[in-house]
Amino acid sequence: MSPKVSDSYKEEKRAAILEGALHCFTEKGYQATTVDDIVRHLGMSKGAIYNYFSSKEDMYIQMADARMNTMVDTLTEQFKLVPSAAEKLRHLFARFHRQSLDELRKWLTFHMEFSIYAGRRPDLADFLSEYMGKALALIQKIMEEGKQSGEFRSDLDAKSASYLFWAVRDGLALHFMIDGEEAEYKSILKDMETMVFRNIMKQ
Amino acid sequence: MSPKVSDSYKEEKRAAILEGALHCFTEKGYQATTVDDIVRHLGMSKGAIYNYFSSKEDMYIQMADARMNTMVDTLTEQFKLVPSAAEKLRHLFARFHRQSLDELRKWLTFHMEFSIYAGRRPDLADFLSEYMGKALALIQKIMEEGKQSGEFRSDLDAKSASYLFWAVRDGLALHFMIDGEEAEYKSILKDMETMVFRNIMKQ
Amino acid sequence: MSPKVSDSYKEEKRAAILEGALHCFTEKGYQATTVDDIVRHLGMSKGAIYNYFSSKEDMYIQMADARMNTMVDTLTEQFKLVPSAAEKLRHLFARFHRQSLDELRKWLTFHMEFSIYAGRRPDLADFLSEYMGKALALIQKIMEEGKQSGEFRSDLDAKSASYLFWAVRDGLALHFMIDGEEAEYKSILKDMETMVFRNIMKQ
Amino acid sequence: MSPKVSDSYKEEKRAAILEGALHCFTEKGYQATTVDDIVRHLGMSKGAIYNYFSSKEDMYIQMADARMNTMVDTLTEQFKLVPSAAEKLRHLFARFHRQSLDELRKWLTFHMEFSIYAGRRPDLADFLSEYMGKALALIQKIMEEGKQSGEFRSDLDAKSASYLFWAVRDGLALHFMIDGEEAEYKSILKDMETMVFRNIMKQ
DNA sequence: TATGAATGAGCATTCATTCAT
DNA sequence: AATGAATGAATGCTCATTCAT
Repeated sequence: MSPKVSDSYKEEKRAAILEGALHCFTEKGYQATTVDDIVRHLGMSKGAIYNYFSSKEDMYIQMADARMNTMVDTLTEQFKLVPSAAEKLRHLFARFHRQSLDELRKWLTFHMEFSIYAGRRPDLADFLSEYMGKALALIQKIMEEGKQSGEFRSDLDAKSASYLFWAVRDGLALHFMIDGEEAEYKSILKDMETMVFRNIMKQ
Repeated sequence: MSPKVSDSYKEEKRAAILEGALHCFTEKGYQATTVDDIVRHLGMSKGAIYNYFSSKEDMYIQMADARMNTMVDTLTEQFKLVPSAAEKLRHLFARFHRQSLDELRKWLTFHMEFSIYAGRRPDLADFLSEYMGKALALIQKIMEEGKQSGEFRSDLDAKSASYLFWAVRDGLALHFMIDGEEAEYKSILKDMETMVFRNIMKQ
Repeated sequence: MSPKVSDSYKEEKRAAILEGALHCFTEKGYQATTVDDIVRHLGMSKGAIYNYFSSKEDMYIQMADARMNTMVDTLTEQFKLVPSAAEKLRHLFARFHRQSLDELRKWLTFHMEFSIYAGRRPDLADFLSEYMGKALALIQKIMEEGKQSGEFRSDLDAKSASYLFWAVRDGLALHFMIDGEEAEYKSILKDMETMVFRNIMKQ
Repeated sequence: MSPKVSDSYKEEKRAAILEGALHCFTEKGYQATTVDDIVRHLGMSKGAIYNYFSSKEDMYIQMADARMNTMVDTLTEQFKLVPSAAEKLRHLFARFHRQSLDELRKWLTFHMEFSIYAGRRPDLADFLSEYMGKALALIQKIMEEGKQSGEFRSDLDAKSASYLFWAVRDGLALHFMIDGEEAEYKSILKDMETMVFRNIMKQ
């Protein structure tokens, strides 16, 4: 298997490596994961990885980039199909509800670890800021849409509300990161939804 | 032959080491900090550290333990002096306001990194859970106090509200971890306070 | 089924590879040059090279062999056209003069590096000795010719003089290998010529 | 063996490491020598070396620096004791005669390899140039002294003659680097001395 | 108790060579 | 004959921990 391999083959391999690396990074953390761990998990040779990525860090960054963009893009796409602002937020909460605590933990652990890592490297910080800005803008737009349509309070500060929206969601995940049961998490998530809507809806 | 003096000396030294290590861990992260970094920062010999701590990890854990307990104990102490439940929460928000974004970032970075680290070690996870339980209980008690005194909604779920309280606070910090300006942070913190109170107060 | 065409094609390709490899070896040195460097420089695939050479070392040796033999053969050829011994030496010095310092540096660097390399491998050492013997014999023959014709001192030790001839030439190049200007080099080359002739001519 | 070790101990250790490394570099060449080779030869742990040198290259450079300076300094010192210019040169040739071909080969191999290496790194090239300049100046001074005292030809170009002096010496070593017998080498060295003096002495 | 040189397993990365296509 | 992805041993360097002094 080797000469003039198709682009799609390479793309699949790239994706497979990222997936394997993600598994390891999630399990042990970025720094504690050795390239050997990844290679062993993938059942592939060490050198092969370097045909696709220039370094362990490169894998990490590209992985973070892909995950973040996918998330924002998916939401953006889905929101197009939902008419009202309130519905969009409900849709988002529904999504949160469908995601298992386990999945959430993995996502958040990865995301937090990467944030800490990026926070210490000015170049990566920019890239992370950009992503967070996008996620914020996504909600902010909904908030403004809701104000205009009269669904939300007219004196709502859209930006602030967006921050609070993500804050409350990520903060909740943070508190369930170590332990806590699925049922309890889901229950509080429901209350969180109530609180958020109480905060933005008219009256 | 002067155990008391010697003991206090040891205790001071221990604290000094922890402080120096905290500085380094905050700056570069736990894994990226070498014992040499700490030693260089402290102007002390490498071997000396091992007279006070059994390993780098030991320093990390004891440091986390001390920081967390101090935080909970301080709040517990302060709350004793504040009469009403709502006042207690206001007091807490005032504290948040006084803390600079920079300090908050350092604290959160350390805390998050430790949480991730501990989350991967069952033994440490217990210890972290215990701390988070204490922090939660601290607020939960206030929530219940407020319900009893009639300050807060009678149908408030105290536990859930406590989770949301911390979630919203930590989540906000999380979103300002990488960048964002002090003024904006403080403004959103104010809105957060409004949202929280809107959620728990009668009507 | 057209062996002749195919053979010449192969020969050309072989030569092209050697030329590309020479460029890289000269630029970065043998050990520091990777097969990828060569391949990149040539715009050819890695596997292809191994159809013409069995290893990186094989390329190196064949290259050295070719260069050295070419040099000796060329000189041998040219000397046939020059009648007297002294003229032959003058001809050689003229050649040295025409060669730019830059070219000389490249040649010497390659040659020296190969000598060091070969010096550590008994099998290659033999091959290198043989070449050096040929270069020496070339001059030695001239020296003897000059003695017989009466151009040179009759008590001249032909072999010793040949050694000195090459020594002085290579040594000079060695000293200009790192830096030094073309003009100065050429001037000293002139003095070198004077010294050499002063040493071998009658009186 | 470890705490507050004396400076002289450290210096000895440093020297021992350099000596061991020199042995390996001479045997196998700089690039082909692995840190493990050095460590094995020294019977010491790998990490220890990095307490004294920051990298394999650092060892190489410091070694070259020390060797070159020692050589120049020693000669400078010795020349002070010799009255006339011609005597100084004779002294130098006597030194050459005393040095065995084997020693010379080792020295030259090391020196040439380092020159090639340094020639490709602008920063090192400066350092090498400086050394070669010193060696040149050493002889140049003698040449001028000899002209002034009337020992040498008054129309001698001191600088050029110095270049030729070293050229002829290093070139000769170069030609005996691979093979050749001690006796022959010594004989040609004698002829070289004759040639050099014939070139610089009056008449 | 303090010191800091020594240890050596461990790590990310490189690279000559192979071989399926 | 050509391709280039795959291989995996090898390499320079790091670093938590130890221990003789």
